[in-house]
Amino acid sequence: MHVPDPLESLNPQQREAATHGTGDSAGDTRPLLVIAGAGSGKTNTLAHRVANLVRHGADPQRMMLLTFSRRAAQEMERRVGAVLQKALGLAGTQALPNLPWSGTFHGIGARLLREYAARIGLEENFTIHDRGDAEDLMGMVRHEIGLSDQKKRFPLKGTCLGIYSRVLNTRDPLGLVLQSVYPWCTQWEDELKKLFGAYVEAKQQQNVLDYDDLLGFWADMMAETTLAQEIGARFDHVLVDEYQDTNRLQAEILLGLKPDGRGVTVVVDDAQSIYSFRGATVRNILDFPHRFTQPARIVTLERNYRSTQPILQASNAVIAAARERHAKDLFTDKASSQRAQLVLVPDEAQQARWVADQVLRQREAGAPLKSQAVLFRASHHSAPLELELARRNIPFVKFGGLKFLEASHIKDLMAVLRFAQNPRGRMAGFRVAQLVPGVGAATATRLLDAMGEAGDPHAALQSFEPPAAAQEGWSELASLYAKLNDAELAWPADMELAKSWYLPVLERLHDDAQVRKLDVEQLARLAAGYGSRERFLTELTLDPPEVTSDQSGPPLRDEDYLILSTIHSAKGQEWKAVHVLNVVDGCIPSDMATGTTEELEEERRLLYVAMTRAKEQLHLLVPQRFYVSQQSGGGDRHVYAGRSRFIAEGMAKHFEQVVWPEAAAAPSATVKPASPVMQVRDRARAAWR
DNA sequence: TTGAAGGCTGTTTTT
DNA sequence: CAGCCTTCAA
Repeated sequence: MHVPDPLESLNPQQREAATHGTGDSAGDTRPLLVIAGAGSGKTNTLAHRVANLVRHGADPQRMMLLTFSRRAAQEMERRVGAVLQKALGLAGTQALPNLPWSGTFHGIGARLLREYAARIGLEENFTIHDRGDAEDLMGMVRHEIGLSDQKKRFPLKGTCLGIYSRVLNTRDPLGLVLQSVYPWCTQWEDELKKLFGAYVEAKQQQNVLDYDDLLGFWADMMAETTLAQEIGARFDHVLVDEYQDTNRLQAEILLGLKPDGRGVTVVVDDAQSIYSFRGATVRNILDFPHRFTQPARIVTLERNYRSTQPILQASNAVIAAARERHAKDLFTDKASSQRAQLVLVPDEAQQARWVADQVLRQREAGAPLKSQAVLFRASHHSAPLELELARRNIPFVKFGGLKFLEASHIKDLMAVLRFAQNPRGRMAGFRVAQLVPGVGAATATRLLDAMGEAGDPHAALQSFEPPAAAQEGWSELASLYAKLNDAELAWPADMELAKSWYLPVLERLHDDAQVRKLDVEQLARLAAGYGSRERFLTELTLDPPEVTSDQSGPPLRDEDYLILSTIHSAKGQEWKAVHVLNVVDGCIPSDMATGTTEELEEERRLLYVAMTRAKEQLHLLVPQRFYVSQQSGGGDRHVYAGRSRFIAEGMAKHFEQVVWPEAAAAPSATVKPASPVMQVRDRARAAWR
């Protein structure tokens, strides 16, 4: 059978990257650095590289594909699958060779740590704290060592965790981190050191790992030569997408896996580096060419396949003002007469109306809702738009922002299962115990202490004596755990047990139990898709369902819906039409991030990422007034916002200026605005809604 | 000791 | 405006 050569669809540079080390360049074992601009087909090139390696005999079981974010990992897996299918000439029904070692650094780290647990002094049944659990534990330790009642206010638990995490991920000393990122906390250095020591102690006693441990312990493991060699030898190829988002720890892991750089491929776009707040560092890119025992081969992809010429020019203009970057001149031959639009609207409410109008208009013109997206800097920026969309019955799905797993009822149910998995995990136990009526913090602590001291924590739970008032509820909980600990129990029966115990609790605790119940059912359905309780807990913590389900529930698969996304979550995606909300100083750049030049530069790249998501139409919205929240009685105090500083005066030629509504175009003291001051009819209608 | 009620603070992006 | 802490009644 003739199999079409999939490489034919690639341009010369892409083909160079895809075939490095095979065919003509067989024997070239240098690591490969692909510098790729936005929309230059980098994930596609990576996918072709994987397919090409497989065609040349590489074993997919011995390939590691890593990315920073979950969404990028999924996208990569999907694309690799599609290319492989074509490349290997498989029919649609034939199973693809799967890539078991493809995922995020954190996900793969968790797997390796569990596998090697016994050899590095971990217990194999460890559970993983998500951000919320980690913060709560930090808060608890903070309280226990008496830092919560200082005369001067001590940093909040979230801030403490942020500092701790940054120290770990950057490997910078605490003092330096405080000085450069948390200057208002420098006076607490000694206390923080003590706190972090106690926090680490608590994690170990409880047999839990947090996100940072997944990277940190993995990096430690790779620093141990014997283990590093053993693990490195299991993989012939290690490919990393979005390398610009990796931090120091991740670079160490990569170096430990493949010290000579043989089989290493990384793909980067420094102009899209937007995670330095998490410790991502450009040093990784700068150092890469000479980090390994042999220098890297560098391939640059500059041809853009995504956007039209005018959109690309506008984006290039924005990033050209950046302080320092690998100069890349992106070019395209997709001509268009339509420039990017800069849309001036009076305020956020009008912005929402304009976007909704525009979205519907483009749908009429043949662009399905799914091919359009609305992007914004911070999750809450979309609130007025969400209202407007709901009002007009326009279905949408929102990415980023509040997660399914952060809802308290979901946390409760997860805690029930996590406590069964790891009875020494106090955060889970503390939460579960207090769900029993009559049990509060004091009783819960007494329980956990008893379990901690006992040789058999489970027996201690069964024999625990609760206060008289809690007796009845307690025996139900105890019998639940007796069942959950039955070795015969086969997942997902655990979930059914937990759910039937929890539903009455939900009724008692929440007025809106009906809505929350839907989420609980949803979680229970999800459970069936995982092989075991451990896998379910691990993977859900590392890979939470990203979409926030509205009360109406997630839209059906075949239904059309608009995409709402934070810019961070939009990375790697593309849409025909893109609307960027609040392109205003204070939003982009966020007023939280104007402190240092580095922060400001990152905000600029963020806007660049947003703009380069657009294929054909790009609209940047600039609301001029922001109403000050927290005023009573519908006051109208407001502030005027200026267009984002990243769209400088000289860039005007790249944009078509639109002022809406038109009547407001020439605000003048003598001319009364033609737009109505209020809509009495809206009010009249609203009164009955 | 629990659990409800009232006051104060801080407010981004992701694993 | 939500989440956290303190206060207070039962």
